[in-house]
Amino acid sequence: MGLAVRKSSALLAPFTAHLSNYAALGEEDLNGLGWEPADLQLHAIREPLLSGPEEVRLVTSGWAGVSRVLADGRRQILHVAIAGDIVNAPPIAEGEVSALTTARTIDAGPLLEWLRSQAANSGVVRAWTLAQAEHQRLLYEQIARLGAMTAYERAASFITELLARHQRAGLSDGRRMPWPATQEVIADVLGLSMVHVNRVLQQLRRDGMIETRSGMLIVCDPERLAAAGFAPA
Amino acid sequence: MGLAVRKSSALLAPFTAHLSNYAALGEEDLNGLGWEPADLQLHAIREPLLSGPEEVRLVTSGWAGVSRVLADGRRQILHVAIAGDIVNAPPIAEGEVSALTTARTIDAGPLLEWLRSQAANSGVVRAWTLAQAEHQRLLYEQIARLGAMTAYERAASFITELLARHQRAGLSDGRRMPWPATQEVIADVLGLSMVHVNRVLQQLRRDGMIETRSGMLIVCDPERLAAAGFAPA
DNA sequence: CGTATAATTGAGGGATATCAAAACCGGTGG
DNA sequence: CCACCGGTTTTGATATCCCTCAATTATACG
Repeated sequence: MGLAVRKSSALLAPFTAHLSNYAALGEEDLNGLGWEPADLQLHAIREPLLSGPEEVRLVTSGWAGVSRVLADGRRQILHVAIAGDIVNAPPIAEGEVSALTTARTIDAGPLLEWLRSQAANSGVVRAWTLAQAEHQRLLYEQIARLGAMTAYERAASFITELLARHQRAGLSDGRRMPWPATQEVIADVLGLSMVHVNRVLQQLRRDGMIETRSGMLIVCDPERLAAAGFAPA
Repeated sequence: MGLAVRKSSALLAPFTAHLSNYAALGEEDLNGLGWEPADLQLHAIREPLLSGPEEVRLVTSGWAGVSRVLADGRRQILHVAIAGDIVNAPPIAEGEVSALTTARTIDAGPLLEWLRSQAANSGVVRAWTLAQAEHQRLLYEQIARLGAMTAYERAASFITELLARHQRAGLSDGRRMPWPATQEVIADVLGLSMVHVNRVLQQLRRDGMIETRSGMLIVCDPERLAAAGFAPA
């Protein structure tokens, strides 16, 4: 059992780390989460993540995305899910959930089941509720980005947000984070063309804001990047 | 009591009509809603709608808006609330809830209180849950509009959405609806300049899609407008 | 009527898209 | 070890959608 538990913890670590930002998780909470991850899957890029409308999955590595594809092929990525995030079928017609990079997921059904069985005032449940509110905040933020910001500001804002999220999930020290996506994905997130994303990222590099190396992105000056992306203090 | 009840019903009608789209409301549900509207307020345009973070209000006429205002004054309206919608403080920094037109609201605290006291499997509660999901769908849709559509498509999409929402609230026959907003408001919703909104609306009129007269908007050909805005069938 | 607000029009510029090609890069087989 | 290969990044040139600025007309309201 020792090995199994250790493996399970590793897969769940981003999820529990994320939740622990919103409320203190009690001893019993953490024990409850020592559940055996089921149905570990490896998804190729662009592969649909969910096979049924009821399925829920927890991302353990890579990026998953909720997107809307218009009739003529234009794709808008509505939300990016990173390790520790749970994805489900969005309530939107013509919406789809797919792997934005090669990604790993596990079945989150039992996890949600267990969450629903917990007392409403327990630490995990309060944390989960706040995490939901945070998810809604991300959607609002995405609207503000696309509607009111320039390309440069959108990129700065998005990178700042992802950095904070990775840090909350215990996957960043506040300066470095995994960066598995192609510029085409970033383009579909930010509502820009691939070519323009390339130019904007170059500009951010020239401005000494970021560096990218071997699947990682380094934010040289988090403060300045946040300011460029209108991140509230 | 007769008068009071009649008055209350009128104010609550859009709300109950909206909910009844998602689940059949039982006899007891409707009785429960026969509650006396409190604290009816008239808001001038641009006036903040909420005085505290805990306040929740039900819009009974006009438009309310959740917006994010950037440091340099740019405003993005994240969500438009019409009659029958409940608004609360968004979980977003630098977010604000204000009247987009002159608007009337009542205190929705007692209403939500009452909702929470109802059985989880009752009609109203199921309807309310689905209404929440629908709200999230609207946010997704707004992201797709701003990120992937042209100005013309954004306008078509937004008008189509508002028409459907007014119809669900019992405030439209499927072709006509209240249209209280200035073009500046539309601009801040669609992420466009006021001037360009004007030109796009003119184009929609020239194309025989819409007409605007005395505070009402008439959609001449709902099908064609929906298609222009990529509304799923 | 006169005044303020909103809608409309025109001219010109800028941000971003599109198109096309070239350089790069990690893997794979000869 | 090298040549190739598909996918990704980068670059250049041109087009276009939409913005900004500024002025004019329409509309509502006292």
